[in-house]
Amino acid sequence: MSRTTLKDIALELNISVSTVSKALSDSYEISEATKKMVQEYAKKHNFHPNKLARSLKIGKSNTIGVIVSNISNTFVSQILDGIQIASQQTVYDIIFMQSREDERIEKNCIDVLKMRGIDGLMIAPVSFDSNIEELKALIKAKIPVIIFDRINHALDTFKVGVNNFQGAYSATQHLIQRGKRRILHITGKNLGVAQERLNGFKAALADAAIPFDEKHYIECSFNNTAELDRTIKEILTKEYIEHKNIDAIFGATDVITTRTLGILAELQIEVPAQIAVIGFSNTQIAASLNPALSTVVQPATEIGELATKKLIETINRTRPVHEFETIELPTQLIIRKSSL
Amino acid sequence: MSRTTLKDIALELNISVSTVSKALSDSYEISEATKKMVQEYAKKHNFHPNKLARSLKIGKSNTIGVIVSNISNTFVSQILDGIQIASQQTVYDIIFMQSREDERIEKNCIDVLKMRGIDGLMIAPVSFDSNIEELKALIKAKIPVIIFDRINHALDTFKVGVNNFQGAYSATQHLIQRGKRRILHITGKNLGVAQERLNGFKAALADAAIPFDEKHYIECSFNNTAELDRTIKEILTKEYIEHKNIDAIFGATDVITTRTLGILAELQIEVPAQIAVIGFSNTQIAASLNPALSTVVQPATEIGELATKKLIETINRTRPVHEFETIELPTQLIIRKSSL
DNA sequence: TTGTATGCGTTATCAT
DNA sequence: ATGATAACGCATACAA
Repeated sequence: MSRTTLKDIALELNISVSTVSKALSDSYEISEATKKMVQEYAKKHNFHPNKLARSLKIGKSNTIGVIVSNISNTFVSQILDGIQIASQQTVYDIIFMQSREDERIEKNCIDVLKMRGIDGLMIAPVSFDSNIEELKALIKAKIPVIIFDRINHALDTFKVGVNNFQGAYSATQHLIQRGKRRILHITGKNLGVAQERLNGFKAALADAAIPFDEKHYIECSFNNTAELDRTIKEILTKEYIEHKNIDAIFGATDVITTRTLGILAELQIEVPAQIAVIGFSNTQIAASLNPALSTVVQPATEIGELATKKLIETINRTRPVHEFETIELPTQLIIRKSSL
Repeated sequence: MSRTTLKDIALELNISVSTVSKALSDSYEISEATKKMVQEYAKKHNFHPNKLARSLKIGKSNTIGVIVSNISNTFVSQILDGIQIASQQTVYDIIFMQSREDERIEKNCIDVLKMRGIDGLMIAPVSFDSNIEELKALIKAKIPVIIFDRINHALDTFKVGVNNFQGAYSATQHLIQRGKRRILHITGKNLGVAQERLNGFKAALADAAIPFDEKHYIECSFNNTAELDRTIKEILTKEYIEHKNIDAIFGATDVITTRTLGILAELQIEVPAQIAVIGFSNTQIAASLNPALSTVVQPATEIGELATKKLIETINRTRPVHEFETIELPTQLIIRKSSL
């Protein structure tokens, strides 16, 4: 047995398809008696309108596309949570796709979503200008696009993310206040947010009259765990074990910071006694680490919710928008044992 | 400007819609010259067929629905990764939804997916009989359903998960081999896989002639972190600090085990010197914990890939299947410092 | 080799 | 208050 359609109901009740359709949408044209009959029959037979046909007809899919780099990242999945929470209050439902940090896959995601007739797109782009032409084309085709998280993207549109400068600044400032002056900043290669975090790091040093030392800044490829581990071990061995030239570490991402903690434990370097650690991180495990990890927490759920609201607002606007806003939410500094 | 359609192309090139359609699908009926012309035009104008219209016409959406409890769980997101990897080799694309451990939301997910005309469904059900009638109805409507992870569900269909008994058995056995005899098993309330893990735990004890002690078994509500923390603290205080009646802990889930480690650190109980710890866990952070956490790892990606392959196989089968298989993949025991 | 006509399930316009 | 008809974009049986 296949799925129930309007036609099935019409045939069964000896009325026309259009009457059924109108009855189900509670039209004023239909008598109460007919409405009741149809609605009851539909409920009883577990009728659900075919969204494909409906969308095709009305030229609107009530669907929002979301493209993220990778779901299996705590921060990302928290954002998705926020997106779902926000969309649940609306008629829209969500299709997610993963770009896996690859521009070509990202392009494919955009194409698939276009074919599905999404009414709007939310994207955390792979790089600062990835697929910019495709995104422009979408906007031109009246499909609004919102950028979230990676808000350094070149497209001129609504953007929602965090204030990376401020987050990095306050983390660094905290370490300085704890008396640290030889702070190592470990960040990711090709990480969109890296520049702003580095700027915040440098600004905090400058404000404390601590000169910035090239030796205290290192970029790692953070997709490749083995390489990441090797790079971190190398610099710790050289700069700490040989030269005692590090008294604190500020990690730029979740992965970097937690790996750093693991490696410090392996090298039997005591945290925070020998080296204090703080990182950008959204993992709920931070509090379970030993020592509990101090972190800069990003309001991930809020980013998702806000971006969704903005997008739906834009979709529902009758006239196109030409002035866009970039919202940078504040981060929160949570001090735990690793930096005390 | 709206999206390009077959009609637009036909009008522009002064040929019929069906010629365009056939040319784009590389039909043998169409001359090479026309094909070339049409395909080039389509590429140049960035034409993408409307998936809604196409699905409506051919009665097949090339879409698979996936329902999980919650994406922001490492294990779940790894499964989703596997699903995506497997689907990328095929024409199918994926729509995920979250049930958030709520049967009513789960029902809604099923409805939405039905409306979208999915060709098949993969689900990790909320409980052992949740929405079983809806799932049966789907199968009756020739939409195959595959259960993954929570394979204790009552529906008679293909199931892919892990061998929880064996995983728990080998974790417990390992602790016993390390000389532990007062092993506390902490598990989750309403956790589908809990029973099998408890059975494995008991069997390993029995095989070592260690009597099972009710005091060494505790269920926690693992959605509520505060309550979880309190429960764990309570039992540790009573059974360990007061009675020294624990020398190892076997945690049944990711959250439980990592929280337990955090609490042990807080209570200044040394791991593994005073209490050894091992857990079911898929977090990549396990190795970064201090001490590095021994874990039973579930082949999450493989579960996703296998379930997807099985589903697509079932979709493509011409005749309905009536004999179903439950695949229980083996888990892997990774010993790290926390249990040595 | 190309074109015409029809229908997928819906909604909407226009009769009746 | 109800029904007949057209159209959304596509694929396909059939006609030319």
